[in-house]
Amino acid sequence: MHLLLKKITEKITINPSLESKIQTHFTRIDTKKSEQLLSANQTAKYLYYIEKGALHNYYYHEGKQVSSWFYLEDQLITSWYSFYSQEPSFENIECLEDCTLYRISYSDYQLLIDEFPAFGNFARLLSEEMTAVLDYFSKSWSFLSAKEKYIMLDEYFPKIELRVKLGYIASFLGISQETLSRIRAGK
Amino acid sequence: MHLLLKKITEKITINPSLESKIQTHFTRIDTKKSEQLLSANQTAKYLYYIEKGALHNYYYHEGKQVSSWFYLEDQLITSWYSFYSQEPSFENIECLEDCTLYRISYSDYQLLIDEFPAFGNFARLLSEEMTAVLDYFSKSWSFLSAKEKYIMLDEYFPKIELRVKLGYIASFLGISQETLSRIRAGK
DNA sequence: AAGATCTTTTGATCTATATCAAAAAATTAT
DNA sequence: ATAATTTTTTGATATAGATCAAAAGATCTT
Repeated sequence: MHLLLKKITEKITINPSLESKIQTHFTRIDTKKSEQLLSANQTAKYLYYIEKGALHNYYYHEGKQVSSWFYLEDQLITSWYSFYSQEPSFENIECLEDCTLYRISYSDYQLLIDEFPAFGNFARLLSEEMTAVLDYFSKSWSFLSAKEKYIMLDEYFPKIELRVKLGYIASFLGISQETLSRIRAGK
Repeated sequence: MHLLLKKITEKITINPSLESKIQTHFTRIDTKKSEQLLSANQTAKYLYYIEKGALHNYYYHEGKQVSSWFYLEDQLITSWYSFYSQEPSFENIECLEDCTLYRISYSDYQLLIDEFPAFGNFARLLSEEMTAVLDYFSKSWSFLSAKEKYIMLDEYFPKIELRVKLGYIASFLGISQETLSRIRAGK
């Protein structure tokens, strides 16, 4: 919980009353590798803070799993489209390792926003940051070759190759597993 | 100005005092086709509301212009990455037609957010909507063929083919102009 | 209206990466 | 440890879409 509070105070100042409400509304959950936190067609009910572990969201394309993003320690994860719009998600959220998470429900999130302008600012800054990341990412990656994408990977997800299997990374990069294998072999 | 106020009241309730501040801080500008509102390496100072006209943001890749998004009537446009982070932009903003715009500066935007919680909510909902659009878009487009992308275009930018030249659309879709020409000819 | 310039189309060829198939290596279970 | 399963690598072949070049069609300019 301490790390989550620290994460929030990077963006806003928290008074004691808000701090205690955050402690009430975020609840800790411990998960095992390959546990699924959200399935496609469900509406994302929770926003999660990752204290420990790694997760990804993925969807199916022609029967195959495609990783759409990886999330590591000290990050917030949900299906952004679904959480913000409260429409059914097109993607799944899955733990890639055993995780320690803190989650808040959509309704409690709205409650904190209504009650604490500072928390509203946190929520705004969080989605502004997400917009900026997605904006920058989608534009800077679209013209890269398979090899260039692989080289860029570490800037977004440090050491991810050591934590998740090749097929997930290849699907994230939008290339086949065989091509990624050949790139790694330097061919 | 009436249409801008209507746009904002889709998301929040405006009291008279906020209304008058919005009228003060958004200023009308009329631009000509091919006028440039932002250049790469500048930091985005303004957020624009489009009352009339069409714009795009674009960047250069290997010497060629690449459109990264199109914006039409009743939408808000800026370089999201740059406006939110106040870091230099990697893209340009250009008018594709003569436009009627209303713009607010970054500092006035922050001022309205600080002074009016309702406006803070507007700003939050706007970036949540941008996050949702970018999230959904980047995932749903990445595995489409050139032809499928062209078919999807109209859902995002109705009738855009009638308003901007082929090369811009091809660059947005990430395909060559020749390929798009062949797709249109049904080959 | 004629010429100049810009935009789109068509044809021929090339290439990065996909796909299919099978071997090798690594991991997990008994 | 050995077998079973999963993951990664390697080889051979196919293909969507790129690139290059030039013709055709539009749109501006004087």
